[in-house]
Amino acid sequence: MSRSKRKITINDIARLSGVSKKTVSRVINDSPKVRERTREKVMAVIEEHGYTPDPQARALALRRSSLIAMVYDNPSPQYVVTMLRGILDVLEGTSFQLVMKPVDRRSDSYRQDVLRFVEQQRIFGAIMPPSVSEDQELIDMVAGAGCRHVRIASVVLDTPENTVKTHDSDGAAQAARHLAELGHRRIAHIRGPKMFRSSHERLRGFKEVLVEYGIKLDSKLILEAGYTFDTGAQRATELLRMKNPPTAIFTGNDEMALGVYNAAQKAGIRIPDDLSVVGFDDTPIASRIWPNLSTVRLPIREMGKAAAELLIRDRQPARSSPLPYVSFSPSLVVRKSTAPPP
Amino acid sequence: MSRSKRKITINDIARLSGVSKKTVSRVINDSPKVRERTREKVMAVIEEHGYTPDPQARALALRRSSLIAMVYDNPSPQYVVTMLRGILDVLEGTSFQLVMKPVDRRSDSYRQDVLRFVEQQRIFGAIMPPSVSEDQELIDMVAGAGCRHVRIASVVLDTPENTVKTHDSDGAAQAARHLAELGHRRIAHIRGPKMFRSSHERLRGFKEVLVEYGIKLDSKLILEAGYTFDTGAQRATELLRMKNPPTAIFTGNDEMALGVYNAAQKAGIRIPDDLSVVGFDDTPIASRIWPNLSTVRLPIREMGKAAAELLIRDRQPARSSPLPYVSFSPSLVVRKSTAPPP
DNA sequence: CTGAAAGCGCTTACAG
DNA sequence: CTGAAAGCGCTTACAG
Repeated sequence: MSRSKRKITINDIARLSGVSKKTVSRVINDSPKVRERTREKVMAVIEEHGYTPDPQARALALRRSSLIAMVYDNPSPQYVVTMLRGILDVLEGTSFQLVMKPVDRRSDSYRQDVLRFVEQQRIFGAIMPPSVSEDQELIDMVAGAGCRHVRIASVVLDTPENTVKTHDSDGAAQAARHLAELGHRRIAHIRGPKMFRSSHERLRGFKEVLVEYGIKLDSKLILEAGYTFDTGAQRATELLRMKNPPTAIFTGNDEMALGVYNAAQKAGIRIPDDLSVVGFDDTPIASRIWPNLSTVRLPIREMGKAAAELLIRDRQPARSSPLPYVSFSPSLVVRKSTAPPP
Repeated sequence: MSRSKRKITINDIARLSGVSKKTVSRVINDSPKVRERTREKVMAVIEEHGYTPDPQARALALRRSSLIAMVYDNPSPQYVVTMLRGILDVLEGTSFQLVMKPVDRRSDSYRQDVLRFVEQQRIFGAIMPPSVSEDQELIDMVAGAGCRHVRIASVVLDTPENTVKTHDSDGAAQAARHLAELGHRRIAHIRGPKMFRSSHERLRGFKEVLVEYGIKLDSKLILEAGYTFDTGAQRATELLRMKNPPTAIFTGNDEMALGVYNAAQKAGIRIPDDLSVVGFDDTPIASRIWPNLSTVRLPIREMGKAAAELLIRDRQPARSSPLPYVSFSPSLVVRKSTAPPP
């Protein structure tokens, strides 16, 4: 069995290629200080025997593992799994592995938990999607422990090498513009909780379009909800009961859009005939529900890839050209939930 | 910063408690061969200093990491994330960490990939949900590499210590019984692909209930689809076009049930008035779509916990009492998609 | 550009 | 029940 046949080590490679293990180590670690001929000779032996350095031994010597953590509190399974795939797309073939660390920001001990986790496992780096990425105190603790990080966020909170930015306001603007183009003038927005930066950004993009189309802002048409199905349904019910109800609703995420569907259903209001709806996220439900939901999509998998690449790339203090910010724009997916106003 | 204050090691604990490091090691590893007084003394020092053994160093010495892998090809994000939570529920507080290994069973190299992953990282154990759990060849390779495993499956494929069993047939029976009790006699079943064991089990439970209620089996009412939305919609369309169409459809999973919704919608057939539908899985969509889908729910999170517990428990060859199989039964969630036949 | 020695923080036979 | 020594497979100053 495989475990009984002794694993090949750096010593074997050193002996076989007639150099010291230190030189093999240098080759493995891409040290510039090794003669080209020597490097080639060692590489040949390494490849011939399919040698890969033992991650545990390296971790012990380097005092840092090859573990990348995804620290998240995002409640959407779709988001989590898609980002995970993106991260793994780039970790594949490297010696890095992905460990999952779901957290609950409402817990008092969560920062301590993460810190202990990062220290004990000597995590190489952490990737944080929203809303964990917005917790400056946590980031400071993690960085203080010598662990790298990359934050995915809708606003710039960090240096370029630690940031993947998403243009949420642009996505919201696309949604609002689509509605305005269809002729809607009374457009409501059910926004997410104020504690999430994304909800501000999406509101901001929405408002910009109103200005763009000369639509007067009616503050009664902007309601806050909790990014959940139930709160979305609640706010929608309120909107639909107004004496002068909106002809279109843009919600801060798909979950709330589904709540709008539910409220409309109960009120006997047809989508899109009587009411247009646009969501945000493009969750799987969007293309399953009837009528199919028009929504805004962020390239989650690509964002995961970008985050992983930033995290594991060489970080030379002597970088000459400053790194630009990596950013992603959402795209509007027009389906069947939008139509001209009645 | 934390990383600069030297981490406390086994040597510190040994010195502080006046014993050798070997004895500390014994205490850490729950060796029986240490005097009670000595153990207490050492434990006190350990707790006082919040010492935890370095996972990397242990891994190197033991030639095995404290990494648990979840190897999966299940396409449902909900399933994956929920099981992940269950696994983490029991890993929390231990030194084990969870690494994710999504695979594609259709790839030729996937078994080799997993094997290399398991060997290189010296994975402690792997948890495999369906359908990966049904791949005997993969399991043999993983076991041959000295890596433990626990399979989650709808049929018994392994010993009790390696198995978490689900009673899929029972869940299907509950669904069919619910329909029969409502008065349905022409009940169709859209089953999943033959290559999945679960699809056989669910079909089996379905058939048992027909016998139980003296309903003659009409083979034209049992169709195979691909566990997907589109194939479900396709089969449903065929069923609804029959001269004597079914009054109820039980599908092998929720995705296909949503396909049925879609087909019914297009055919102008109302759910549940004209057609009752029951799914399987209780995905988030089930309680978002209108009418809310009646479906069968497996306790995924509990299953994940059970799998993790089996995996990390002591495995004494000298076990006296044989371990019983750990198994889980699904429960029917009755919502709004079922009613008496028209 | 290359090597001998020491060290990372644990565990494992082997003695006693 | 307890300890001294060697080893797991790497990397890191330090020399040369």
